[in-house]
Amino acid sequence: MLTISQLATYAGVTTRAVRHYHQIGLLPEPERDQSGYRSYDADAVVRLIRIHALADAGVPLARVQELLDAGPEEFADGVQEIDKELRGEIRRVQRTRKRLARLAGGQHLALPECVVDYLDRLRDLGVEEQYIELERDAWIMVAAQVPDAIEAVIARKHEDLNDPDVIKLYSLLNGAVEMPADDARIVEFADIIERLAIRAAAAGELDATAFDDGFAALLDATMLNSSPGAERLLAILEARGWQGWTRLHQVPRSAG
Amino acid sequence: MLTISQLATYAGVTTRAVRHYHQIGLLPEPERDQSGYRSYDADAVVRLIRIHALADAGVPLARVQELLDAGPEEFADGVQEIDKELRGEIRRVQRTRKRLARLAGGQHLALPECVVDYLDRLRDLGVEEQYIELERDAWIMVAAQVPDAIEAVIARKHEDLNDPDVIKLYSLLNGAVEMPADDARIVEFADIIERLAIRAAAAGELDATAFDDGFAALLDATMLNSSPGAERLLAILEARGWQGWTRLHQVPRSAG
DNA sequence: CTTGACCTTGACGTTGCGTCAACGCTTCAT
DNA sequence: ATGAAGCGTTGACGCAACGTCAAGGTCAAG
Repeated sequence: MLTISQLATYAGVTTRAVRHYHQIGLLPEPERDQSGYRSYDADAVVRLIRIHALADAGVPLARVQELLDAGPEEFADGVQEIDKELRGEIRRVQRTRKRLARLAGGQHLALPECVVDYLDRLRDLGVEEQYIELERDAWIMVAAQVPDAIEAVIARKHEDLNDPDVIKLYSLLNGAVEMPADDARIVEFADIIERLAIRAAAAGELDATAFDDGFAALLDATMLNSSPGAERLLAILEARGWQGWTRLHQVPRSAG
Repeated sequence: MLTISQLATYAGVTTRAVRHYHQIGLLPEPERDQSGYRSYDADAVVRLIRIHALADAGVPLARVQELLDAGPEEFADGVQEIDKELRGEIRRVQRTRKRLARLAGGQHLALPECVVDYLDRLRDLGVEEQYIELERDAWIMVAAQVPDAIEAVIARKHEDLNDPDVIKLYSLLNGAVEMPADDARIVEFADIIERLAIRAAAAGELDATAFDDGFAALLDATMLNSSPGAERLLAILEARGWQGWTRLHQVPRSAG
């Protein structure tokens, strides 16, 4: 007859695990010897090894209970199901690994590849790092918000970069983050942005991305906080009949 | 400014998770508005999305803390390490899947393939199911005890089955489990076993498998409990100068 | 003014044990 | 015989990462 620690080592588990299995009724309590010690036989070893095999596979103990006490068919079914879950688990971990791989190089945490590429293109255009970090943070939020649409959105952005006005805008951007509200260049920004917006409106490209209102407001607020000059820029645009930022649009001019 | 549930939905987590991250200091507590509500900005969204990305990869929150607050190199190193762990995890799950696959068909839980094959061979020899179950349970214990040696042990067993005496022994085995202690066939068993043991001793094959003493005793006890006739069989062998079962060996005959 | 949907803190539940604590039994060397 | 290991016993708290009430305060709408 075996003591609890002998039983445990033969089955490759700890004594604490054995007592836990007793507590939850997974392994029946054995007889005690005259001094109150639990006394096990080979059957207990076999059952414990079986429990360990299933638990080791990640099967919840409650389910181990069911499986071991069930008939062969239910057992086979249950094992099938567990196998399906394990396949899903592997796929999940592999997806995670891909995300981690993209992120291992730099600080591109939580950013899809296409966004990283886009930011690299901005960098190549000579845009300063400070501004790129702002864009990056915004894209992190956008990617989290509409993960399925992010590729399309970025593709549009790449197209936008074919426009000379856009290129010019970005080329003027150096120093923009620290730009004070009275900097003369802000009017220049407003001019370019207005031209772009008018062309976009003409092409009917205004509501391509369907963010919910709150999220658009969040992006707007982020832009506002990003630079001392931002508020001024928006004010200028508003004076010219524009509203918003993430969804920049013309306000119907009311009489008065 | 965002409420906690807006923050949470933008980052794809629950409000409970956000508060938990506050508790453990992973996400700084934001300002409160006049009514005591937490009020978040876009930075919180970005940090929370990052936290979620890592936590979702299975990174412990304590480690998420370190990573996010560390420099780019430590960050990259940490991510590398996590990736290594994930690779290990995938391998582990795949091994588990194989074990489960073997086990899905029947009740071969916790048995290596070779043992299953060996038991099938016994079945083919006409050995009754009742005895095979006894063997199976014993092999479960042996496989758990010496997982690396099990293949070799089974190989030896397969060789043993080339011996006509062994074949004969197994062919006589039907009904053996229920055999009463006074059954005449038990003497026959003892005869065959003794012949086999003598030949094995002559070939110097006695201590091929190195079980520890307690484990051998466990197997002996299991055999003893398996059948009413078992005790008689061992008694006969003992009377002829043999001892043990799992490690059957001759006792040096002392004078007297 | 009520209703419902938010927010707050506090605290217990979950899973599978690890890890003391405080005590009894056995055994071995002294 | 005695004391110190080294087993065993029960009981209870700890961990990770939140889920899920509970008991209230707040806010927007009808």
